[in-house]
Amino acid sequence: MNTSQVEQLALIFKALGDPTRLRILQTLRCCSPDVEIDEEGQCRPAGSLSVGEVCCGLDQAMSTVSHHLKELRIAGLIRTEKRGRWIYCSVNPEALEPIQAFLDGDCSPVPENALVRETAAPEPASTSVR
Amino acid sequence: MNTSQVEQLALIFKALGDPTRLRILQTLRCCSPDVEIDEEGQCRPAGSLSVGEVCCGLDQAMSTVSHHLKELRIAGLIRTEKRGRWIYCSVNPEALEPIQAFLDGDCSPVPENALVRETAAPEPASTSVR
DNA sequence: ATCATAATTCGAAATATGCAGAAATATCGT
DNA sequence: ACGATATTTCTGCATATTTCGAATTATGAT
Repeated sequence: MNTSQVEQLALIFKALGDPTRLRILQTLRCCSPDVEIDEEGQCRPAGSLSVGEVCCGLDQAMSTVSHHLKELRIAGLIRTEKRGRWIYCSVNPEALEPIQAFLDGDCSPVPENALVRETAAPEPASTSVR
Repeated sequence: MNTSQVEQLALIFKALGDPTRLRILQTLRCCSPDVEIDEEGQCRPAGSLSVGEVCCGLDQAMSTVSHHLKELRIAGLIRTEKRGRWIYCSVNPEALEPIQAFLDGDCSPVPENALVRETAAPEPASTSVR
């Protein structure tokens, strides 16, 4: 992982590193209707909730929820689509791929300037990855 | 996921949500020798690096690295073991399990007070999870 | 006992974050 | 055009975070 990849991944993790945002995501994943037309004939993207719907599942001001949704959008974790007066949010499943790659142990080129020390401390054994 | 589970997960994500900490983890995962004895006869836990070794792979003050290691330790992402003058750090693979569970879509009981609204906005279709 | 080294803790400065209320913007229905 | 509704943006404030250097603690070597 090069520097910008690390920073990109850190951004995703940071977006997930807040209980409110995590709850928003869970709400979107678990409470979104998977049909496009509800009983009032309203049309919405499949698997999405409006900002207000997300909001009423959480005890927080709408301005706060809106702020967190923006963070999630910037991190690429959700997508939004405006339909008339409502903005519908849905999870972007692709955004979780870098996390999976990280979990699966992406041990490529190694960070900045690896392990090169001039003084002190025992050198790691020569079998180390470098 | 109940409230405390969400908060626990958020803590882990928050710990991962910093480029420096991510680099530390990658250093530990990729640069730790897997043998216990190095060429100088020094003994260390398998798959570990001393704080100084971690530090010299990153352009940051040791006090900073120490601080981040503490955060990672609190989040359960790494373990540390003191041997003489050195403290050896290694990744705790179990800590990543909750993340995997999250990725695999743990859609249990749903957050706080789900989707119960009194006014406004189209109700989600009746097929929704509730 | 003294010294050098490894690491943590402390203190301070700069910056970022979470939150909510008020104002602004956009859209729909009448 | 007007009022109601959905959402964002702005503003202010309290709190948290990142970072470093200096002081401190712990250990091993001489």
